[in-house]
Amino acid sequence: MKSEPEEFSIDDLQAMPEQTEHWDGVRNYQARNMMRDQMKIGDLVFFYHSNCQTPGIVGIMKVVRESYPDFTAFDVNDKHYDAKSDPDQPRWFMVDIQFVRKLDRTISLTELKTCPELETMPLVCRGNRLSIMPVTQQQWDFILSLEDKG
DNA sequence: GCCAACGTTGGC
DNA sequence: GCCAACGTTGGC
Repeated sequence: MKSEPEEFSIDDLQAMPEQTEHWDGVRNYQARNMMRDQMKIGDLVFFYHSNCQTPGIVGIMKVVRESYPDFTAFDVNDKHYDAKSDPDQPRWFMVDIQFVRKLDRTISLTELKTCPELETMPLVCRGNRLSIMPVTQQQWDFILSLEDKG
């Protein structure tokens, strides 16, 4: 899952009560579907910092609540307000995630792009803008194996 | 700040 | 349903 650290970083997550926060503001159907249909309690997730000095994977978190309506879409004063999302027929959903740990180092996008093992990951594919994407078990294990290198 | 890539909107 | 215009994302 991607977030701009200036908006919400891994440190912000760690500082939350219970180290838990809802992942609001997703306004992309593919990403929504991922949260709504795939993400289950206990699933582990990489936290990716985007649009910053060193974009890359910075930590691990886990799903602690499965999808429910993203209430920020109903709030006209919220940055992520969407008039087309009705409380009776919500268009957008979110999950709650909890901090697990920070990686010992940031595994940068630049580094990820050099790994043949990861070339099928949406993240490193040209022009990808998905803010939430699946990671296979193999990719997960490989990425974690990078943590102790470099 | 630039701009390529992509999603969404809306006229037809 | 097509597609041009427009807005957003996000790496660089």
